[in-house]
Amino acid sequence: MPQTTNPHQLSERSLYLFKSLVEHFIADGQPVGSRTLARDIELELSPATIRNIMADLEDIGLLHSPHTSAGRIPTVKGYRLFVDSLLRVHQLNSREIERIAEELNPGQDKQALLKRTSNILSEITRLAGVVMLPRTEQQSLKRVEFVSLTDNRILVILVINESEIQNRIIHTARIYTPSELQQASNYLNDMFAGKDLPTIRSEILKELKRMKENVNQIMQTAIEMAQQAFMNIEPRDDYVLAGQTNLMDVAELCDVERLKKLFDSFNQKRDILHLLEQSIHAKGVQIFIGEEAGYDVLDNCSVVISPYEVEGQILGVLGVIGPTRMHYERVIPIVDITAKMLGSALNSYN
Amino acid sequence: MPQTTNPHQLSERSLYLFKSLVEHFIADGQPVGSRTLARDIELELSPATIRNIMADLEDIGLLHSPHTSAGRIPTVKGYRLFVDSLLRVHQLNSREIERIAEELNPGQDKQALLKRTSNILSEITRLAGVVMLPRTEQQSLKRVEFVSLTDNRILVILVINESEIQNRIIHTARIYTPSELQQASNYLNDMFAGKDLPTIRSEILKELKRMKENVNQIMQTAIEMAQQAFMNIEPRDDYVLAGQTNLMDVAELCDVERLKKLFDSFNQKRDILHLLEQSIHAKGVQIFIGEEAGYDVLDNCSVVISPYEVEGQILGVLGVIGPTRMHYERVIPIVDITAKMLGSALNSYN
DNA sequence: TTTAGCACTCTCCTGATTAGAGTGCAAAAC
DNA sequence: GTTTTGCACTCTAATCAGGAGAGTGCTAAA
Repeated sequence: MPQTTNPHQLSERSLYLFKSLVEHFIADGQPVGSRTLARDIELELSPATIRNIMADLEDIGLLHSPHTSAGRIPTVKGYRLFVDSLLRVHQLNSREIERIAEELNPGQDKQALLKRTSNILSEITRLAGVVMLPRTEQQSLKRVEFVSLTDNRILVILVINESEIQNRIIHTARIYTPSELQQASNYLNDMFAGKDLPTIRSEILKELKRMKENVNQIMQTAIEMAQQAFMNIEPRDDYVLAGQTNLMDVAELCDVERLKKLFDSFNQKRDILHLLEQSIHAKGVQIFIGEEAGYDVLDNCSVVISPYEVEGQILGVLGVIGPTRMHYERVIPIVDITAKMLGSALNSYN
Repeated sequence: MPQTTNPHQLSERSLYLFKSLVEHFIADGQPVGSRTLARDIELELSPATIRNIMADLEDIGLLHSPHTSAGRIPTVKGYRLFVDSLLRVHQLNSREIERIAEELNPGQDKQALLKRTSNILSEITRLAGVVMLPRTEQQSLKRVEFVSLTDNRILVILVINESEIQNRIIHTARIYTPSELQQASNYLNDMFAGKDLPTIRSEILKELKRMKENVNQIMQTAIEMAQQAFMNIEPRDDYVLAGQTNLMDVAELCDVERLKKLFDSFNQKRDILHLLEQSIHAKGVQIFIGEEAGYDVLDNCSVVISPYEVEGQILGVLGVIGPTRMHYERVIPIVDITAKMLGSALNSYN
C-alpha cells in the first residue's frame, strides 16, 4: 500500500506524532522533547523511535530545534501543514455564540458596531482583534444637511450609503439664513441624492463652469457650498483594533523592542492594511503564519482573517492577530462565525 | 544672615547641588554619585563635601539611594521641590510653536481637532499625549434631523452645542415618508432647539403623558421618535490618547508587566479620567509626580496637564504622560502653549 | 524496524570571585 | 568650623567554573 495522499509522503504515524507535537507546543510553549512526546501520545513508542521520526520531520523542514539539547518546535512550514491538513476545528459552544450575537446586535451606528466587533473578537480570543471598515469603493450620497453655526461657518452633514456619517465645517463668504440653507440642501438633495461621490464631484465642477450663465441665487449658493463640502472628503480610519495589550501577555513577544515595533505598525496601519486587503477577495477564513505575511514586524505572529459580506458582496475583512502559537482550532471558528454574524448584522442596515 | 526663604532651610549651595543632581539624573537616567557631580558642577568642591551634603539631602527626603554603592536619585518630594522652586522653564523655539499652530488650525470637525492636538503633543514631547474632550455638562441641542433608512429604521442626527454630532439608529412601528420625517424634525427643532438635554428629556416625558388627549399625528410621531432618540445618549469617549508607544522607549518603564498595566488603565480610562478631572478647575499647568497622583499604575510616571479654555470658561484638560524623569523644562511650556492654542482654535467654533 | 545504551551537547542554575563604584567616618588640613 | 584626605566597608554587576537536567545522535542489539 503506498503512502497515499499525504503531503511530503509522510506516514500516518509521522503525521500523528507531528500533530501531537504541535498541539503540545501550542499548549505549553516549551520545545517538545522525545520523552515528553512519548508519554503524551496514545501509541506505545520509545523516545528513541520518536527521535528518529523527529529527525526526519526536521529534515523535511517541519520542525526545528532552538539548540541541541532542547526539544523541537514547529517551523512556519510546520504550522502551515498543521493548519491546512491536520487541524480539527472545534465547535464553538453555544454560550460563546450567544455572547457574540449579543454584542453584534445592530441598532447602533455602524462605526460603533465595528468597534464592538473588534472588541468582542479580542476578548473572546484573548488576542488582538481587528476589523477593517467596509470598503466604500461605492460611496453614494444619501442626504446632505446644513446647520449654520456662528458667523459664517456652516456645519455640513453628509449621510453616505446607509448610516455612515461625515461632517465638516465650511466657511462661506456671507452669512446665510436657516431657510436659505434649507433651500440649498433641498436643492442638493434633489440633485445628488443616490449618486456616488465621484459622480457628484464631477457634476459639481460642471455646474461651476456653467454658473456664469445662470443667476439663480439658490443654486449658486448650493453649488458653492457643495464644492467645499464634497471636494476633500477625508479618508476615514481604515480599521479598528482592540485588545492590543493582550499581546503583551504572550511569552514569545515579551520583548519591549518587538512589541513597540508591532504596536507602531498597528498605529501606522500601512502594513496591516496591505495584509488585510489581500484577503478582501478571498473566500472564508485565511491564515498568515509568521513570515508568510511578508512583514518583519509580524514575525512570530499569525493573522487569522475572514472577509465579511452582505448579500454576497464583500464589505471588509475582520480577524485576529496573535502569536503563531495560538489555539487555531478555537480562533478559526470564532473568526469565521464573527464574520458571518457581522455580515448579517450589517445586512439589516440595507 | 539667616538662610532666608529656602524651603527646608537649605543653603544656596545645597540647592544648587541638588538642582545639578536632578538635572544630571534627568539627562542620564543613572544614579548620580559624588564624584560625578563634583566633575559636573561649577563650584570647586571635593567629592567628600558633596557626599556630606547629599547625606543631608537624603535625610530631608529629597534624595534616595537604590543601594549603598549606587549614586543618588531624586525622590518624589525631590522632584516636587525641583519642579516648584528650582526649574527654569525653557522658551519654546519658534519652529515648535509654528508646528503646533499649523497642526491646530480649526476648520475640521472638533473631534478631529482634539485628536490632532493629542498627536502633536505626543510627537513634540516624545511622550504620550492626552486630550480630554470638552466637558459638556451643558449639552444644548442645536438641531435634530431624521434620515429614513430602509424598512422602519431611521437615522437620527443630533447636533449638540456647536459642531458636536451624535447619531443613532432608531426603529419605528411603521414606515414614515421623508416629508413626515421632515415635519417631525421641524416640529422638534421648533420645540427643543437651544434647550439642554436634561430639559428636553423631561419635556419629552411630559408630552408623552399628555399624549392621550392630543391626537395630532405629527406631534405624536415626533415625540415618539424623540423619546427613542434622546433617552439613552451614549456617553462619548472621554479622552483621546496618542503616542502610547513612546512610553515603551523609556528605560524606567521598560518592563512588560508594568507597561501592560499602564496601557490597560489607559484603555479603561477610569483612573486617568479621575486624574484629569482633578485639574478641570485648576489654573495653568499642573504636575503630578509619581505616586502623588494616587494611582499605582502611574508609579514612576509624571503627568503634566493644563486646562484649556474658551473665553474664560474651562472646556477640558490636556497634557502628557511620561516618566518622572522627563524634561520638565521643555514639557511644561509645550503643554502650556498647546492648551492656549487649542483654546483659541476652539474659540473660532463659537 | 524498533529499542536500549551511551557519549555528547547545550542550557540553566548556583556559588565564588573580582572589579568598580560609591559610601561613611575619622582624622588631618585649611 | 568647614573642607578635604584616607581608608575601610558595602553593594552591584560581570565573569567563571561546576554540576544538574534535558535532550540529542549514533551504534549495536533485540
